[in-house]
Amino acid sequence: MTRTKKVPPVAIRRISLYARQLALLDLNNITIVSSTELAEACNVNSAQIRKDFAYFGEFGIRGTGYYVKDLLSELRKALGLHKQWRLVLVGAGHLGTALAGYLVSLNQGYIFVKAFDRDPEKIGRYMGSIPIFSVENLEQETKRIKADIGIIATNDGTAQECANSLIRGGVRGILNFTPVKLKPSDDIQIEQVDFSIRLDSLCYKLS
Amino acid sequence: MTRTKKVPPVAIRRISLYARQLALLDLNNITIVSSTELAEACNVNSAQIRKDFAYFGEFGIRGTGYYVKDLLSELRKALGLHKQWRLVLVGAGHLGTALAGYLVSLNQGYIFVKAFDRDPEKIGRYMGSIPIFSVENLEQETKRIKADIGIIATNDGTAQECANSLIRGGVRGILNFTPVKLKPSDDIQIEQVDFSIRLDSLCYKLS
DNA sequence: TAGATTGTTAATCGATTAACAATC
DNA sequence: TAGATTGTTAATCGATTAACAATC
Repeated sequence: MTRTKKVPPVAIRRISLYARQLALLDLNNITIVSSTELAEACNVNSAQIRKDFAYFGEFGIRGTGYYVKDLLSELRKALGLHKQWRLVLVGAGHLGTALAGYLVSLNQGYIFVKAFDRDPEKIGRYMGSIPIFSVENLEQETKRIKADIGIIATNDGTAQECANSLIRGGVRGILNFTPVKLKPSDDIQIEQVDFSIRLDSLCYKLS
Repeated sequence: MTRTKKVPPVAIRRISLYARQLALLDLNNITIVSSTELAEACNVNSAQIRKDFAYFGEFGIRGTGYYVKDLLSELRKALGLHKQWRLVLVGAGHLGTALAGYLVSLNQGYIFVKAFDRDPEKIGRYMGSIPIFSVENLEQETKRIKADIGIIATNDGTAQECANSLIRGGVRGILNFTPVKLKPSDDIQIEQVDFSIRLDSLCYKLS
């Protein structure tokens, strides 16, 4: 993937959204879609869609539109989803269970290799097919299984310690579902998902 | 709250972030903070913080900074969090349980009044102190308890139907945790929280 | 007063979108 | 060719931030 211009983060998020809509269209055996139709489905401007695509190449046919399957495959490649990503889950509670279930069900390149928890009751058990280990072994196990990404879904305020272990264990990215703001670290990409901010925003709009 | 200029949605999200950091400072008995210090803690530019505040008023003391308690209270008022918000939860699975637990623990103005599920096993039970009802009664119960906001955390693809019931039941806002894109509706505010987009973004950055 | 930090302006930077030539 | 839709440009719009007067 050669990228000439820098792609804005918001464009990346939209491309992920387009990809999911395309997967839906494909499921319904729709073979061709125009930027206008896709824009409608995604609630965005059609010019924006075409511009977002243009960061990565020319995928359409003038006068016709886009082949759904081809476009989906190109966008997934653009996002790096053509590879398999090895994930570890830190925190095997309700949130972690929900996340793992959902992300695996997407059937994208995501595989959860191991889960970690501090609760002795859970250690040694499985969540679905994912074995649960002690969070004390997070660093060494992360290293051993060569995990790419760590997902933090703990609720005990230890997110920063978990992140440190993950980073020492060699992950290159962290998806953090706790409200703890992680210290930025060189060469480690961190994404923060924050529920309460979204609920607060909603309240603001209703006020 | 008189607002002269339109406040950009990104500013609102940051203000929610500031509020949470301030709550943390307050917990640590820190009474005064400067925009530079808060900026450091939130990973944003200090001028941006001051500009964000300016949408709502003048909360600081030149030469000194901001009183943590006062500022927090002002920001919470700006967001509309000084009122109590009555929430209903649709989907009492792992995700719903995690969300409800977390949002209640924040101890902001959020109260979960009722939860709904389609699973007969769950109906009639409680999640913590929140009673679980049949999703068939979603509309009427929402109406009866005068819920302000519905949180959708189902995983059976019925998000749009749930949203319809919520809207007919009189909620004014919906926080949607499913990947289903809800049809926009007049006078109803919808916020979409999308996990997989964030994970996809992370993969892109690692590629 | 001297030092510090706010509130605000103006400049910069970046993202969105209308419009249209290119082309299937 | 006629009709349609892409890819791209240029204009618009909005958000970020440096700089500094105001002021505690």
